[in-house]
Amino acid sequence: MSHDAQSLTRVTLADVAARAGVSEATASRSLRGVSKVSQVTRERVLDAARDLSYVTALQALTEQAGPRRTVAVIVPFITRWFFGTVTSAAVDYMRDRGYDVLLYHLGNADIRDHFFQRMPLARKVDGILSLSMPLTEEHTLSLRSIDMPLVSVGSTIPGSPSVGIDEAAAAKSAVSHLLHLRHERIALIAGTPDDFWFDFAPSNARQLGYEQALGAAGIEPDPRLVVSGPHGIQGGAAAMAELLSGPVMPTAVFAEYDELALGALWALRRAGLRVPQDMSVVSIDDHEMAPVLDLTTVAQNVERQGQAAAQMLLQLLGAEVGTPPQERMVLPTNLILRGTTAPPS
Amino acid sequence: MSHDAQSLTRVTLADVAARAGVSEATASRSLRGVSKVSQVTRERVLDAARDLSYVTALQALTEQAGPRRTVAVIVPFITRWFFGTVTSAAVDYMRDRGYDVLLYHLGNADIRDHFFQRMPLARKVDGILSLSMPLTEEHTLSLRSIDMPLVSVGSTIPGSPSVGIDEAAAAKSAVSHLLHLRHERIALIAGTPDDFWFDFAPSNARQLGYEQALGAAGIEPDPRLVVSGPHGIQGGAAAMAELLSGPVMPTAVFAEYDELALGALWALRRAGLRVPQDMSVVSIDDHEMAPVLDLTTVAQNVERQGQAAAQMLLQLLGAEVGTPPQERMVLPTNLILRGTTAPPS
DNA sequence: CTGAAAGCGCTTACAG
DNA sequence: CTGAAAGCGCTTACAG
Repeated sequence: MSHDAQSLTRVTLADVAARAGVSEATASRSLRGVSKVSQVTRERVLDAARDLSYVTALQALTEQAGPRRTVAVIVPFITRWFFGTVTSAAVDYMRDRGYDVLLYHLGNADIRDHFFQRMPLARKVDGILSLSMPLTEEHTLSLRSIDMPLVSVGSTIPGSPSVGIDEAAAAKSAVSHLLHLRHERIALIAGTPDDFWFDFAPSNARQLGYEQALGAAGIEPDPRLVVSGPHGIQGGAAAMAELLSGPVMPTAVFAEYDELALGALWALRRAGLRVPQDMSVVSIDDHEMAPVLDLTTVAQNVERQGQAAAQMLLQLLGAEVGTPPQERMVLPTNLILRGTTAPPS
Repeated sequence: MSHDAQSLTRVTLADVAARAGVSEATASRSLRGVSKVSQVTRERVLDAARDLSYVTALQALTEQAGPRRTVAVIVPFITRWFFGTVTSAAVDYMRDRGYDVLLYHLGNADIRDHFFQRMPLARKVDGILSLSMPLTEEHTLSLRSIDMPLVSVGSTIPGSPSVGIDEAAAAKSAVSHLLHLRHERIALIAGTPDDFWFDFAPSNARQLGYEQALGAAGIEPDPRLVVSGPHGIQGGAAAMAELLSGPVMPTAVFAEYDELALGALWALRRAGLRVPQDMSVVSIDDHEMAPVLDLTTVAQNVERQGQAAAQMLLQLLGAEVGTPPQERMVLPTNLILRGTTAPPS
């Protein structure tokens, strides 16, 4: 097709002028809108330019020039402890090495869909840091299609390096602790998969770890002991309340992450139950409030994850020496024994 | 001076070539570094270009073009509740209106000094949102000198609109509540002015409100009842511990903000004191954890402050209809009575 | 309002 | 390795 030959070379002002049937001078004036051009002529030129998808040489060069030392950080929230901490660490790492950060705060599924459909990152950034984003298949494809250096925390994106913990192992170590204390009716409090967290990989892995730990101890997971609530402290409280009014009373609870556990502790106190005498509680994170409420938890180093991801991205960009891992960098976790767990009474 | 006449017109490639004593072609090749030029010639050209501070036409136009719908958000932390919440709200507001956000996370005095000395915002953003930044005189001057639309939350920058609460009044309402309950020995827990919070205006205003409320009730502020700890939950705990081992035992405590109060509650529990029977606690914020720990507090709407500031900035940029206030927009606060306050026993 | 022509600030074969 | 010259993709007085 003749259009193809044309599209190989750049579309120039002369092309637009020819198509509109005017001189280059008039075309230039119409496009720039500076001096007087008749309304009809201008529109003919504008139409021609649109048809040929004309961009000025300057625009082309500007776009080609691209960003100078800027990366995109995409993150679903910054107000939850894990997300704020990992974002803060990654952003500081970038800043200290002279990189600017464009923050994309993509809190729900609609916003994410819209973002990944448009992918407005093309010429704005040198690379992308995805911080614990719940990504659908389509989102991942869209991310990979722009073919830009990419590193993620939490979720894994095929072909890109990532950092995280072994989610299933962390969950297992929390539940094993309860099993060692001789608990048998161990409940799971999860965050409800919703608009925000649809199919969030770490969540699934932690639930799997819970089931595996029980299975290894010869305990059949009881679906009546698995509840979920909206994410956050209030959600943890709601889930705990559901357990307390349920058909089977557990002696211990494993919450998917600390904020759910904090909510559970709240609900237990309101119900007049003592922790750990009447109920043990354990989770994952080591949130800032965990020592305050004396919560036993599996600690992860979130700052370290943010820094490692930022470093890996700078390595991909050639701004820092070293080669990032091909696949996943797994950081250790460790169980911190505090006052919310004890043998069942 | 002859240099002046020269600096009025743009410096062109021909100027650089002339100064280096080579042809335009050679000058072009040296600057672009594409084809072969002798080492000495290239350096002569590079020197000439530097002397004349030559920028290519493209660079000039690119810089002139400036940012497209991008604002800078500067904030000291995002991991503390107030800051994360206000940042999140402002960033979402901007995103929903098609604006990108460059996040500058400036956590300590050195980093801030460095940032404001360089002020790397010139051609990158259309406007600046300063979210509860502790700013020195120099920082403020630097911000104003680049003459860019600017809105702040918390602190006030002369000549720019700002949003916030009446800090002194909020503190007064918290302390008055304790006075109404007939407390007389009311302690103040403040955050220590440090590297991070040197001369932080809201902090000063809250302490003033505390003194004014006591004064209005005819109570002389007792310096032995005023303590401070590092910012955050741990700091609040340390300050409470200091009070408990001090020369005068208070019957109630006003903490400058909720995270300090949460720490104080922690310290009280560890000391075996009951709240509110042995000690009342009140503060300002209505942090997510406040209902969980049943903390009486003066609530402020932080999301609203972030949104209002973002809206005002877009109005200054002409991207949204309406005229921002000349000076400060003051949002209301309200005392939320919960379980940490009661009459002294 | 419009075009022919000169000009601008580069870049790039071509020739040496 | 370098320069003279042609060329590129515009923009802008000038003339009508």
